[in-house]
Amino acid sequence: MTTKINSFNTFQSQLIKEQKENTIKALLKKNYKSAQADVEQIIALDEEKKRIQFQMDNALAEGNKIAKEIGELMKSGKKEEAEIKKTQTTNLKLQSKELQTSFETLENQLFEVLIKLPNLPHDAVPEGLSPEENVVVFESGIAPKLTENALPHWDLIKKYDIIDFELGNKIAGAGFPVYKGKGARLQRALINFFLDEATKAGYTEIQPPIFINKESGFGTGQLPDKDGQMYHMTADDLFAIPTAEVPITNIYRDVILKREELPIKNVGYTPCFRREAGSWGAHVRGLNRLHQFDKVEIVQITEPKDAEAAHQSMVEHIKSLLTKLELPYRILKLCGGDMSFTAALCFDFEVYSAAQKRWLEVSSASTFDTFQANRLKCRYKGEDGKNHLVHTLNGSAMALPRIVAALLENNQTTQGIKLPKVLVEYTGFEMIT
RNA sequence: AGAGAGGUGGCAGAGUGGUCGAUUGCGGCAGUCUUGAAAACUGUUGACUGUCACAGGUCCGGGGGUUCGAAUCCCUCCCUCUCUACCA
Repeated sequence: MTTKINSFNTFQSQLIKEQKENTIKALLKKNYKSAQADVEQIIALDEEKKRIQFQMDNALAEGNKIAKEIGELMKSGKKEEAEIKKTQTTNLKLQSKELQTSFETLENQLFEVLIKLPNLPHDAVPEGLSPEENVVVFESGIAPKLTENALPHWDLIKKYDIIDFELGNKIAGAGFPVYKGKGARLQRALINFFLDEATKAGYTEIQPPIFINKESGFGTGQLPDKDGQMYHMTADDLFAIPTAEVPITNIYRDVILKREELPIKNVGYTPCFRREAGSWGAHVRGLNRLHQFDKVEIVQITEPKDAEAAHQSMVEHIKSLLTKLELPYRILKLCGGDMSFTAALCFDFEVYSAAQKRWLEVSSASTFDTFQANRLKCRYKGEDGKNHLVHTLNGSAMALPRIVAALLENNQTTQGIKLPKVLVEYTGFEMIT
């Protein structure tokens, strides 16, 4: 881990040093309060680290030189001279050991500060601290007019007996629903539909592990930031994934890609697990928030110059899915304060769930610039023959539960729930009755 | 889970205390030859750090130790393979 921390430190501090004022401004935009102080500290620590490193390297170089000389003396049989040389090293060893200790201390201190910094938002990211300040950039579809006795999805699932929360509660706990009959079939249909659409769009299907180790959690930025949000299996020190982004992106941890391999486009279906500690209340009834849910995730890895276009193509892909599902939706550009720790620019997709009369987030498509790549140490060999960090991106395409909620609520009729055409070939039925 | 073997550069595979960051082969890149390709031949080819650039430093699964000096010896953790046991 030493060299890993080291290069992480170097890259980050260099960037911060070169763009000091911009960095502070960007951090503040993301509501990172101690931006000024932290940036100052990083620069100071980095300089001190370099100073110590210079001394340490010199001491080590001297030691290497003497060791080499001793070797030569031994070879030529000059034992006594060699013995004398040996005594010269005692002090040097102490010295370099001390320097190494302070070097490592500095390195760790620097790491501790750097690791707390969120990704820097793009210029295009709106200022703002709360969800109210997100900007609606696109709207599509019209909310259906429901009859007065229209039911929210948590009643519909009982009426048609397709999702059972009590049963899940018995087996696991709250937030672990059991899907039954046509409910289960609908899940499978949606997963297959989403996977097929992504495949058609050029994504390669991946089935990753759904448990990850610490290194992977660090690589995509869930650790140490979101420690408490993941289920942790202490016996084996593994975490249940909160999203397929983690294992699928970590495929490329410690990898140097060839330019021809880019862009990489992967898609994977996995269940996702989130503890959602302390975030329960009336607004998260039914399928609105769960501990376990299904999601199909798309991930791209690109050269920096292609990232923006890739981001746009992901947005278009997600739009097409919602259109095919005939759901009214809108796209929000998240403001600095509402973006995740790791994102540089993020669009949220929300569908309108007509009985709840609420917008529900069903997808978010983010670009991370080099933030994840730096942690992952994922690089590519550029035209200049040098290694550069890649850009990573991902988006949900899509998360199922809220899609299901909206489908159920918006499409309820007196005869039952009528599914959108595109799903019929996957479900084998048109109506949930 | 028990027993054994092993983890070295993109891959294969040497090296068991001293100019080893590492022989060699394959692959990759550049060139010669060729109408072109193949073959053959020649050269080149790890990462991180550091510097204006050199120099220098670190890395042979991770961590620690012995030594003037470790890929090589010791301790420890992790992982892989084979056999046995168990089992979707």
